[in-house]
Amino acid sequence: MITTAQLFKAISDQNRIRILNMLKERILCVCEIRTILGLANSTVSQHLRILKENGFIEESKDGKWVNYSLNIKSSDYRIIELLSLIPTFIKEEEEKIFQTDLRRINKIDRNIICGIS
Amino acid sequence: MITTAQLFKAISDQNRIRILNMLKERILCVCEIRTILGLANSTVSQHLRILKENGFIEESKDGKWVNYSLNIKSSDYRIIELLSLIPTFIKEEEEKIFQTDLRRINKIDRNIICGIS
DNA sequence: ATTACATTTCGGTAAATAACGAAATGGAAA
DNA sequence: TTTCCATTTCGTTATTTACCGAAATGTAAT
Repeated sequence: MITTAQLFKAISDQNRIRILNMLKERILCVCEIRTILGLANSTVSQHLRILKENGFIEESKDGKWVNYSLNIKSSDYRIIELLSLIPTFIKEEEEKIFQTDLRRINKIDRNIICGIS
Repeated sequence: MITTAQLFKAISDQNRIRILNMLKERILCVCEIRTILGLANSTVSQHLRILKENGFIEESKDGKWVNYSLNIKSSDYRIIELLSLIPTFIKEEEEKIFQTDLRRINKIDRNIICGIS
């Protein structure tokens, strides 16, 4: 059983919160997230592993792509609660970065972006 | 403004979750918490500083004692939400440690305990 | 089969965290 | 004012974290 403290630790990083915020908009692959966050592929992969291991997201492979999505069907009440809470918490923040992320997400195409930048 | 990630970081430690759980029962001083957690005074003081700086708890001095309590009057919606959520999350956990903490809290007297163990 | 490419794993590094004991602080009592 | 004592601050250490680039993995297309 994942402890409550551990659950909070999994979402105690700004980049992981941004990832969850973006995944609320739509399913994303590693390279799309990498493009928005400006991090190395390997770093994004690590963040996704942490979110997955703690039950916040799911992965589904589609050929060479790995698609990540929010685990909105989780049987863990705490996950459901936190996933629904985070968007309202973000709104409470003054930061514009989360809205910028969403705008950028809807403008990128993984087929163009990946492997280039 | 404290970011959402930062807020989660403040409660991403098992000992700080235990402190919040105990403070739900009643106001406590450093030495009482130290006794239950089995940590050094200075370590407990640090944990309390983090919880205070992030808005989860308040302190009020009473002579040589410093009393800590939950900041249930916070104007930050996120604090209110998290403080009410944590007890339900803990219940979801299998861990008995939180209930044991509460039982022990109600058996200790700061006047007897402090300075001895 | 070979190449191409998205992703993960590995090895390493710099910074952050949690812990301690010792020294400093500040209020209460002697 | 001197002493006592709860707490905080300081200095240090071991561990964890976030990050990167390079190498390994696995799938698709040539």
